[in-house]
Amino acid sequence: KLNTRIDQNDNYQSLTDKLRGVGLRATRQRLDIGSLLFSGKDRHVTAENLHDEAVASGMKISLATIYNALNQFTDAGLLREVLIDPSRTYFDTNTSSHHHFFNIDNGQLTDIPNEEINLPGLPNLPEGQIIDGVDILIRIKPED
Amino acid sequence: KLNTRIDQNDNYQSLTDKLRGVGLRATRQRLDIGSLLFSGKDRHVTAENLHDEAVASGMKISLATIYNALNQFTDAGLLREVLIDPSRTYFDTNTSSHHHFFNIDNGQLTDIPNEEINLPGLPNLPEGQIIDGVDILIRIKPED
DNA sequence: TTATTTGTTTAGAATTGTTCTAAACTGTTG
DNA sequence: CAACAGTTTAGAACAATTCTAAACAAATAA
Repeated sequence: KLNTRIDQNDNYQSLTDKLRGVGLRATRQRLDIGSLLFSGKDRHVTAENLHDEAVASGMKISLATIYNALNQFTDAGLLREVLIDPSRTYFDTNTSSHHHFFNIDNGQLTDIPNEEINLPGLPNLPEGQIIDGVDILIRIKPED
Repeated sequence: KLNTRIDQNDNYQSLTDKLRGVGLRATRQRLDIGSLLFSGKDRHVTAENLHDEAVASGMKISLATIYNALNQFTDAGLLREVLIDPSRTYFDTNTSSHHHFFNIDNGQLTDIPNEEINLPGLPNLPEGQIIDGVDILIRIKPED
């Protein structure tokens, strides 16, 4: 148990830097959440499912804090919001420009590798407006 | 007043057919809502703002009925849901394949004329999956 | 027609996802 | 290590949406 604690502190060093880098204090809760989110593979999470996962890993953290952290991380550019389902907010650890497949059959959300999609020819924008971002969501389902 | 009533009944004839055509009874409430939605120009509405508009036009209809109708119309293919804002559901009277500009500055949602966007080269789909639909949302904002 | 059936509307309660509040707590800085 | 400012939390509050079940209206049968 003591070992785990020490190892975890080690692992948290780079996270601490990451948080400080965006002007957030490296609190235990943010480090815990960060360890779930930023440990290599890209992830798509909701507040609820991240909280369940945290609790399941024995972390002591409230749902309100998860919401706070996800919003702060998003504001800081560490996460990005993805529009899929009007009833839930999804966050994506992959903040680079890319798009998604959403499997309407099982709710699975996956990245479309950037080189797999030819960005569409941009339409003429309304007068005086510029692009803030482009979201492409391809809804897929099982064949037949 | 009587004239208005008669005129309205006239106008509602094609709506009645439209509703019957998709297996829905042509109730007064559905006709009223339909008259706001399907009177020519394409529209983007939320339940709340459509209800306000109905009430402002003197229609007697509950918010629950607006929700029911919007969902039934959507299931029937008379409307289509648009993903813009995780906190609200938008419905679009233009059910043909097309995409949107969303002005993040003022919340304005507008169609991108279909011929204005070159559909992207489709990425390779996951094994055994087919496309259900493609949603492209271009977020725009005022220059500088 | 009228009577019967079945679908619809509604107010209000309930549910769900998310944000707020204010008190306790903890990083950080001097 | 004191003091401040930022953070966490439980629980209340909120907003969008759905549910419930009773009253009602459209379709259908007679």
